[in-house]
Amino acid sequence: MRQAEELCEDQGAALTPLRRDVYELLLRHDRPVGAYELLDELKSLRPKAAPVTVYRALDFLLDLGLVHRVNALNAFSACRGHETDHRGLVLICRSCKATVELEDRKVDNTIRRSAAELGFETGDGPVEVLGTCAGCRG
Amino acid sequence: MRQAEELCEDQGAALTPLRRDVYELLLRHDRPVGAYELLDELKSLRPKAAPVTVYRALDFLLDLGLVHRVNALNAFSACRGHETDHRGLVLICRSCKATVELEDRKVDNTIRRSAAELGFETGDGPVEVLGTCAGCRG
DNA sequence: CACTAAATGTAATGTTATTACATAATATAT
DNA sequence: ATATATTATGTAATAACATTACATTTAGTG
Repeated sequence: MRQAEELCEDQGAALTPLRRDVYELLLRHDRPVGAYELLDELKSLRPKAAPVTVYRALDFLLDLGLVHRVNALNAFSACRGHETDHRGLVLICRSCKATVELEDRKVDNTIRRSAAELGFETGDGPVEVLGTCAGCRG
Repeated sequence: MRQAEELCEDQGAALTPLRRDVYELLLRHDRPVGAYELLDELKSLRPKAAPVTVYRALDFLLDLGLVHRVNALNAFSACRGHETDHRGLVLICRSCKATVELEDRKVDNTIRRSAAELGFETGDGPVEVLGTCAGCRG
């Protein structure tokens, strides 16, 4: 949270109470959370909240890199660990939906180099890899 | 198409006219296509088609690996190139939605090894990487 | 042919995300 | 300090993506 505030300060971005609420809700989970699930939680704080309320707050947080969108799950997770760099992998368990973030220069560079050979410039944000976690394999 | 038929034969899977239609529609595009866009096209061949018609055909084709689901676009693309192995990368242009498939052992192995260190077993299907293609950067 | 399993038809509904426009709050310039 | 512009939020409706449930048809098997 502290870091988020500083980041907003630096960028001249307004971390309003609403946006802060959404971010804090997200921080309470250690897995990606769907927008409508987040909306349900937000409603207990702000009865007026509507889908667009959540999506707008998420867009703001995504732009800052405080939150990742996990395409494979249509869900969102607070970014952990690497506050300055979001270029690792995120491993997603197909079964339990848990995710692990992994910042690994080697993997990342390998991917980016291969992409570059085909003229692609890869953006920010981690690469999503679907798999099965240790727990769910047992 | 030839290859698809053989694959179905081998697996004892029934490539029915409907499934064939869907697959052929997909082959006409060189980019991922949404299910409802596909549905519109399918309707000109089969007026009775409904959303579930398309989704069922896609599920069948996905199981066989003839088609990939591109999570980042909520869309589907016919698999090109590596008919026996689907473990490369798919690069997706955020701007024009074009995709390029890239089978690269090195990248793939690097990703899988890193995942394995965290207890993750990665499944089939390519890893999606979002970026910007050469054309859209110009 | 009778039976079973697989595929498709049909309708409804669930889930995720966006658009459009109104209102309120905040920042900026005068 | 006040008017103006910009940014944020409220409110309603709808669009886009996907699944469930159940009926019917078609294809495979004894």
